[in-house]
Amino acid sequence: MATNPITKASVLTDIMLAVFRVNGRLLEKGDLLVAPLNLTSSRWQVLGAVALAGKALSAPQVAEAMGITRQGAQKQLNKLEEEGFLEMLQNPRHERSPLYALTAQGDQTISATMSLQNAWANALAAQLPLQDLKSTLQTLNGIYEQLDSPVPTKGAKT
Amino acid sequence: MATNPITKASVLTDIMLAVFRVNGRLLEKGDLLVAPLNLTSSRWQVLGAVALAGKALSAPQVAEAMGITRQGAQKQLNKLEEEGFLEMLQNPRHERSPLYALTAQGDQTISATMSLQNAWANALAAQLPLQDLKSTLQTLNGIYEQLDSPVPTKGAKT
DNA sequence: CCGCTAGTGGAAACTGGTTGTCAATATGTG
DNA sequence: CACATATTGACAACCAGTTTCCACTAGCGG
Repeated sequence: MATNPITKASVLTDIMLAVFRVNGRLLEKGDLLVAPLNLTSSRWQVLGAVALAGKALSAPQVAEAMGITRQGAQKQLNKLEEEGFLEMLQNPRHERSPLYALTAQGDQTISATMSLQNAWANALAAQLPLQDLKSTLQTLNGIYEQLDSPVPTKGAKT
Repeated sequence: MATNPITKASVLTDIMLAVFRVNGRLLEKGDLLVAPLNLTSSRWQVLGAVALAGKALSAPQVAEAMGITRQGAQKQLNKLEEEGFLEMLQNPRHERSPLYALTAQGDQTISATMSLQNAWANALAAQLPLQDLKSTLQTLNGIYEQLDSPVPTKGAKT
């Protein structure tokens, strides 16, 4: 540590750890944010996926949109339906596979989350320069892409 | 949306989503990385905490170091001990609370993870400019701090 | 029309984390 | 020393997600 060469790898490793911490904190704060609406972060995310689609979705479509498994999405959908945020519509394409649509309560709730989220993001972003945020977003996306395709030059050489 | 004002809040929201995605991918790839060593990402993290400390730790100390709850850490410690990566030492300070130390196998395994992690980070970071990585780390840490203290105008003491 | 395959939901077991409770051990204060 | 309080481990229930298996449905090719 005395001679401290700050390598790209070491900074990236620190970024990884920072991502873990920020991720955890984000979920934690997100839970608090929507708790008054009787939601959790994950239920919020499912509801948001349906709202964003602007139409009724089947369970596999929600899973696809969220990047989780079909069964994981199904669990949340079942609960959300039970609690009145979503309603099941007959699916003309598949009789055993209903479509999930926002109820009036669901619609109202998702609107509320949006204004909460907006206020939250504004408060958080206030202290941070726009340019930093932009470049961070870009770098994170770059990292994500690298993670997606980690073997560009398998046996190939320079 | 026609006139597209890129606000700080909107960029920050995108960063949040990026953090979620990167976090997921990181865990996924991390699992793959250490699977040959009979570890998972979380077990790796626990083992790493003990290794980093350089001495035997109690369960609450591990939890503290990892930022998870005492019980969560305990679960992993029990498994790690069962599988021979850690051994329990008598704690002179507390007779019911053992200290966990790396076994030879544990030490060997954590060394292996380090070289794997290093190679991985090097490969990932190769495509990314050092300056971008540095500023991203700094911004993420800034966001983390903002998340930690969302009410800066509160206690101006200490 | 029949049968095969792909898509779909449900249930169960598992991972990794949380909270809560309880009992036992440490610690500090009178 | 004695007692109140804080740590700690064990256990159980729960949340959020995964994988796996089973059964039913849709759709396509013979």
